[in-house]
This record gives sequence, C-alpha cells and structure tokens, in this order.
Amino acid sequence: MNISKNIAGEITLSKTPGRTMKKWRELFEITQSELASYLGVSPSTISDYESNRRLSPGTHVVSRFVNALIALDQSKGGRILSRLTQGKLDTEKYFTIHEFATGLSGIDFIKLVKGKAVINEELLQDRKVYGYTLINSLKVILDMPPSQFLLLYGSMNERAFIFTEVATGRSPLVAIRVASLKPSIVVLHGLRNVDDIALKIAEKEQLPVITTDMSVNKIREALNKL
Amino acid sequence: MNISKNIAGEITLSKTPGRTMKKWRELFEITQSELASYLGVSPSTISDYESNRRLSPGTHVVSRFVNALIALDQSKGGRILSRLTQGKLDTEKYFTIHEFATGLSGIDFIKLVKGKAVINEELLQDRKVYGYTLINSLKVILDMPPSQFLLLYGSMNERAFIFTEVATGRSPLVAIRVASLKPSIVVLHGLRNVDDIALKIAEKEQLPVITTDMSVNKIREALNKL
DNA sequence: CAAGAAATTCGTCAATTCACGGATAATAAT
DNA sequence: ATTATTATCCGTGAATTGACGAATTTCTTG
Repeated sequence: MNISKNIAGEITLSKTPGRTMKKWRELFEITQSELASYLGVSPSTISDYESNRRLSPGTHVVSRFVNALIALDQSKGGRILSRLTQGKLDTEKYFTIHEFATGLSGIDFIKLVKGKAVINEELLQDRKVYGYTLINSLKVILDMPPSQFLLLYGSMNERAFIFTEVATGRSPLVAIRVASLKPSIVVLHGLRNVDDIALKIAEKEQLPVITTDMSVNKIREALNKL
Repeated sequence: MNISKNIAGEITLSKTPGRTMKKWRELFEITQSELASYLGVSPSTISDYESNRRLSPGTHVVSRFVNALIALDQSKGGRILSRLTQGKLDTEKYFTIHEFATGLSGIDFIKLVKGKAVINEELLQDRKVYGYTLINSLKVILDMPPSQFLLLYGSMNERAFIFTEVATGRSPLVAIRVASLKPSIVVLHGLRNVDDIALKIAEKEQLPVITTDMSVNKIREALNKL
C-alpha cells in the first residue's frame, strides 16, 4: 500500500496542503523544530507551510517532507509507521474502512444511505466524500486501545464517519471534538433524537450530521458498490 | 485504494515529476491538447511540465492534473479508470504485485533474493526498489489479455520485475522493451544462461538483470516480510 | 505562575514557477 | 508527399515559492 505514496498523495490533493502536512507531522509525533533541523531549514519555514502561507508547495518540498517523517520515525524505532501499516485484522472489531473509487458529493451520499440531515444540511452541497469509516461506537469507546486511534484518523480525511449503536450521539461527537478528527460528514445510526451537546459541537465544527435507520448491512451494500 | 491519491503520490515522490505526469497522461490515452483545453492552459504549458522544465511543480498543478485525467476519462466512459481499479482477482493468474513499506537499495534486494547479477551490476547501487511484481512469463505472454498490461505498468515504477518460468530471458526483456515498462531491476528465475539479445536490450535500457535459483515461495517469503 | 519549549506571524529577497505564444520538430493520416 | 495533429523548445514577465530571522504568542510542565 506504500504509506509514503499515500501521504504524499493526500497532501497533494488537499485543498490546504499545509494543514494536511501538519496533520501528518503531528500524527508522527514530531515537532516542527525536529523536522526543521532534519531538513536543514528553520522552524518558521515549517510553520509557514503548515499555515498554508504557501498555497501550492512544490513536489520536492512535499517529497522531502514525507520522507523526513518516515526517516525520523524510523530513527526512533519506527513506532508510528508500524502502527500505521499493521494488521487491519486487529482493528476490524472496532471499525472498518472503505474507500470509494471516486469522490461523492454530500448530496449523493445522503441519498444512498437514506439519511435525514439533523444539522448543517446546507453544508452537504460542497462536501466531498472519498470513503467511509464504519465505527462501532460502544466498542470504540469502551475497549479500543488508544494506539488504534491513529488508524481511525489516518487516510484521507474527507470521509464519512458512520457511528453504529448510537444512543444519543453525544459520545461520538465528543470523540470527534477531542481527538480532532475531521470527517466531512457524520452519520448516526439507529437513534431517536439527537442530544443537545452533540448538536452544539456539530455547529462549532461546521459538521453536517445525518441520521439513518437503514440497516448496517444495507448501508455497506449500498456504499461498497462504488 | 483511491487511485487519484495514488497517482498524485507517485508524481509527488518522483524525482522527475514531469516524466511521471507524462506517463500517466499517456496511460489514460489523453493528448496534451485535450488536457490543456480541459485545464484552460496552452499545450506548451503541459509539455513544459512533462519535460521537467519545472523541477518541482506545485501541489495545485499536480492536483488539477490528476483530477483532469480522471474527469476526462469519465467523460469518455471511464474505460481506463475501470481497468485500473478492476478486479485484482483476474490478474492474479498472471502476476502478483507487492509493495514494500519502505524503499530498498538494489544491493539489499539482490542479497534478499540470493541473486547473481548478469549485467549492469554497477547500477544496483543507486537503484531504489519500492515493491516487486512477480510475473509468470509464460502465462503473460501466452494468454494475458492486453488490457491487463496497464496494471502491470501501473503503480510506482521503481520496482523489481521478477519473471518466473523463464527459458532464456529473451521474451521478458523484449516485453519490457516494447511495452516500455521501466522497472528498476529485472530478476529472471530458474534459467541456465541468458540469451544474447536479452543482454543487448538490458544494456540499451540501462537495466540491471539478475538471476536466482531460490524457489518462488522462498522469494515471496523473504520479500513480503518487509 | 514562571520558565522553557513549541509554534506562529511577518517583512524581505533571491530563485522558481506558471503561463503565454511563437517557432520547430516529430508523428500520424490522406 | 503533404497536410493535420501532436509534441517540443524557448524567451519572457508577472506571480509565487522557498527560506531566513527576529518578534510574538501559545503550550507544557516543573
């Protein structure tokens, strides 16, 4: 799957390459100064990129950046990298990830899962979705080892998070908030009405939230054929 | 697997982003002018990129480029895209693809497969290998549908091609020549001595060729743990 | 809360990109 | 052989990147 290619690709396709670079640097738990000294540039240079001061950094910059992350991680034992590439099997208990071959608009997406928007419906129009992550809320919160969070977070962030076994929707939104996950759409599965705090968070984060009653298997079926 | 991310990543990590862009444009069977008019730029602009006049094109350029390829293909029925994303299962009869998590030098690679260089040994030093493609020569030549060739070619080109069931090595090298595949190393498996024509081609293409007697399964084992 | 560490902001400037258009070269097709 | 089509090469100028360093601001953590 070649993780570097994947990261480079995500940065390159991102509308804000800098933010995406930042996300990955943080994921690798590397500080700006560490990275800067490895690359032989000043920390402010890194910061400038990460704040999107350069709107379209060159391939060489991105390439060196990605290689640096991996090299630095390796030099510390390769902890993060091995987590990122490690067994899907482990995680399947908690969530499954699927990527579409092609991008999807929020509008198309909501139709496919027969969803109903509960907040920020207007944002659906210009949200793009490149895949979904199906998350068993209870299991994730109760007994997923925190190291696995990386995998939830990883990959393209323009995706839909589908939470199953949801009671009020509060914990999922809180999780999104504190882990600063940034899906483009949140789907809550099988609940009556949505918690107040949850809505407040959605508003703050500018996140469209939709609910659906469609069975989990049906959802998978509908989405996996893309 | 998100093909656009993959393509974007390959371009970005490439030492010659332009060449790689060109490779993909040609793979999509799109002309420079077609692409140029879709992007609203002049054809010479495209050519300049493809000739690496810009050593480090910005992410926006690459991003628009990749999206254009896919959009243009879609508008013509999505032929290429569907080939690229279509069933791995189909192709497994002919070849299997594996990507390493990390890059490998030619030197390390030859050790791993217990290989012996038959030509261009000196080039091994600065070749990088990011994965391998294990190819059943006979089957590929005898009965692989040509549409599948794309898949052989696709993905990162800095990889090792391992041909099994090789008699003299001539056909594999000829195939490389005519399909203008550009692996960084060629491995011929289970043959006595290498055909003359094969060597000539290798020389022309500046391609290190090595042979090995290690069993196919052992090879896989050794390489897949990376 | 104080002191360090980490990150941000910003003015500056040389080096590059980006894109154009015109001139040429190389490949098909008629 | 001749005309399209496709691709290359190159000079040019405005816009942007890439990088610095100094000045601040925001986090941590003793």
